Parts: sequence; structure tokens; C-alpha cells
Amino acid sequence: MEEPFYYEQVYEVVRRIPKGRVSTYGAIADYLALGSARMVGWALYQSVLEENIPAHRVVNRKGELSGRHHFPTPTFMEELLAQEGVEVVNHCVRDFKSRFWHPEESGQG
DNA sequence: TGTTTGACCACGG
DNA sequence: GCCGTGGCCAAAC
Repeated sequence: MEEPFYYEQVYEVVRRIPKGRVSTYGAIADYLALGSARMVGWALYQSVLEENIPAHRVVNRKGELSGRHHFPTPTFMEELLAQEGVEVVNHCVRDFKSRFWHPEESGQG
């Protein structure tokens, strides 16, 4: 099964998300110039099949764990984040703006 | 083949 | 600052 190339693109960026931080669909979509944040969501949806994809570090632009419903459990997402030190309240990331990470940062840029 | 949905975002009032 | 609407591309039925 050969996944579309943009899938790899999303996987790459998502996997590059530093621990203890979160990113948004728009940032990834814009960074990869996918043109639509929806595509990131789709790719991430496929990522649930993968185990090396920290999809739990991806949230919407409001910092809400909108994708928690697609996880094995509705709490799997916030639990993982909590383990990384990311506080989640009301399915919303705490200090989201502060936790917000952009692919361009890449950490070692 | 065409219509509808989807882990969304930006713009305008 | 919140609500309503359009756009974007791909997958599913």
C-alpha cells in the first residue's frame, strides 16, 4: 500500500513535534503548503494506524483536542499529553499559545 | 460519476 | 471577542 506523498510530509512534521509541545493543522498544512488544513486531519486520521506518529501532539488552532474521538479511547489523547507534561483542561491544551510549536522552528534551525 | 462528509482556517460583521 | 460563511482537497458512499 503506497501512501500518498503528502502523507509522509505530514508524518515527518508531526514526528518532529518536540515533546511537551503541540502543533496545529494549519501550521503543518501551511508549512507543507498542502493548501488545506483538512488534509492534515485526513493524514493524521490515517496516522492512527501508525504507532510512530504522535498525533496526540496535534490540535486545532484553538488548542482543543478535536481529534480525541478518533483515538482508541476518548482520553488517550489528553493522557499522552499529560504524560509529556502538557496540561489538558476541558480537552483544551493549557498555555496552548506557549506550547504552540511551528515546523519552521525545527528546534535546530 | 456525482454528492456529501471531514481531527480545519481565515475573513467579515 | 464571538458567530456565520466560504474555501480547500481528498476519501467514502
